[in-house]
Amino acid sequence: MPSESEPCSRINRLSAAAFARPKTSFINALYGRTDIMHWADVVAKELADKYDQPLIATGISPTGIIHVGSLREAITGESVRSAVEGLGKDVRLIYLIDSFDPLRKRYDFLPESFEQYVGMPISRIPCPCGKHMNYAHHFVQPFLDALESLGVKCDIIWTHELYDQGRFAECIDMAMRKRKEVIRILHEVTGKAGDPNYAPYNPVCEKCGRFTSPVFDTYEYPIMEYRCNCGHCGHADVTKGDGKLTWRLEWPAKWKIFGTGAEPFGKDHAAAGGSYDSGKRIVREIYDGVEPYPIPYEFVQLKGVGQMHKSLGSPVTGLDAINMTPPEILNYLFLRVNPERHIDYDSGLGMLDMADEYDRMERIYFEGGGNGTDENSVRAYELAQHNHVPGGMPLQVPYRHLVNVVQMADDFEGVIEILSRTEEMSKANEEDIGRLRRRSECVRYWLNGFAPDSVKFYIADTVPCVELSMVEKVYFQALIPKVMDCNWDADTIGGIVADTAKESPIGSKKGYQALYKILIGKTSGPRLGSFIASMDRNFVMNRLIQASQ
RNA sequence: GGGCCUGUAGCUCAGCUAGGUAGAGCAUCUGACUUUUAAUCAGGUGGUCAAGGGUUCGAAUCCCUUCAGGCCCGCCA
Repeated sequence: MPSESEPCSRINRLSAAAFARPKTSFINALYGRTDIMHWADVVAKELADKYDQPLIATGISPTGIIHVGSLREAITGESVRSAVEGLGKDVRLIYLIDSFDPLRKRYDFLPESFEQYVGMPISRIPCPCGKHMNYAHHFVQPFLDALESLGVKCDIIWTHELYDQGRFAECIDMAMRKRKEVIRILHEVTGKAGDPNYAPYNPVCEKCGRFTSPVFDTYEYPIMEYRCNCGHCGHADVTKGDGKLTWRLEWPAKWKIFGTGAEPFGKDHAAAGGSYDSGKRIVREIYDGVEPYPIPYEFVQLKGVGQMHKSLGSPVTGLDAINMTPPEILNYLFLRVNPERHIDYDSGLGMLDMADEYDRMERIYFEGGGNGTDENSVRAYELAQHNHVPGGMPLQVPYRHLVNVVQMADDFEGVIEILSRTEEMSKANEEDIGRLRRRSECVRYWLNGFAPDSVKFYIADTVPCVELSMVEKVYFQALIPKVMDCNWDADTIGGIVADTAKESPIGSKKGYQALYKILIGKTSGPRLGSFIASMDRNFVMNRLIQASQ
């Protein structure tokens, strides 16, 4: 067994005494399987065995802009929630918004006037845009929207309200009374010199509104005196929102208050001597509670940033990721690998691979045919639906194909129209259309900012600069009279193009390439019949005439 | 300085708990498909499992060392 100081080892080797993992053979026997379970099921099993009404906690500190990793945390929590739900348990996922955290500094994206708010709780700082209740609300709202679209089913809890309601009062009191012990624990866990003036609780100055330090000796529940740097002396009531616990003390206090059974958190907290280690001792020795099953996860890195953004020097933000990744695929992206594995979020061609893989898992789920190595991924697909797997095989439009179609159409109606030419769209139900619409929006966002040029095309105004052989010109000449007065529809054009190429010396394959060359300057492109049919006949005629000279 | 995670095919990753002939998908190549072309199907190529040592009849898997990448160590996930 690893030692207690390795909370970030593989989750299935976690050493927390209360969570000794059952033998896999036992789990497999239980499920009648011989393979290895998905990690979310492993955690779910632990929780279901230990709690009647398991509670999973997760959260965010919305002091600044959201990043992709925050989504990983939420999705990790939700996947465990739905896995526990699948075991028939009454399970709850709470989402704690750390709205009472102080603003640590004036970030670059904030106007200079926000300098005055540094050190104040973000629930009491005005909204930068004026449309939200406060600073915290402003930054967390897009994220809450994302949770909604990702299908994360959680109860939103604002930390500043918990303080207002006095929910932390008991823990604050215990932390203050056992302050010396707290300092000793922090010293032992972090290995750093104990600070005798360490304050587990910081009151908010009623005059300047900033967090400050308390006067220890005069503390008598529930009143704490403080002397603020601004010169003001006052009293804080720990049963009201007059101050907050420091992070190392606040986290375990939340475990105690909610009886948290499991919680995903970034590996920063999981480091030896980090806040999970100290929290584990504080919740037991100070608050008389129990620590949750830890689900440490690795960070998400960004990769393959599109050229357009790279040249502008702007990175992929969490909102970009939400906007360019269909929600079900983003869920899947985080569930297909173990939490301790870092993920390269690929905003380039990897996006297409991921979408294709998701669709493939969907087919295996409904139609079978997968092999052993797919099993974990199929379960990830299932979990990505949060227990709402479609009743039957949904309509699938290959993602790469959609990338072409979106570029040919002006809007979503156009996408449907183009797809209808080759796909029986009438059998699509409301959910199919909804998903298709969402995917089309994502594709468009992706094309606009992140897609590599190789997948983009546009119809050149004039003949592109390409070498044209005699054979190709002969082919164009043969096409001109046929295209001049034929029916202008995809099938007819497709037939003409194919037949003419076959009859001409150029042959089928080269014929297609020649046409793509003069239309979009590449040797491949969208399915040619419908592609040409979507253009104006005179335009096509002129192009052929010019190119054949 | 201390610690964690990762390293398996060109790419993304399974496989490691319980040692037993190296696996998928994508990409690539080949061949089919007489409405054919970025939407189908079949097959093939491709790995010194980061490197070295140890334990073992047998190691991608367990142990040790090294290298590389990422990250944490009183609040960025």
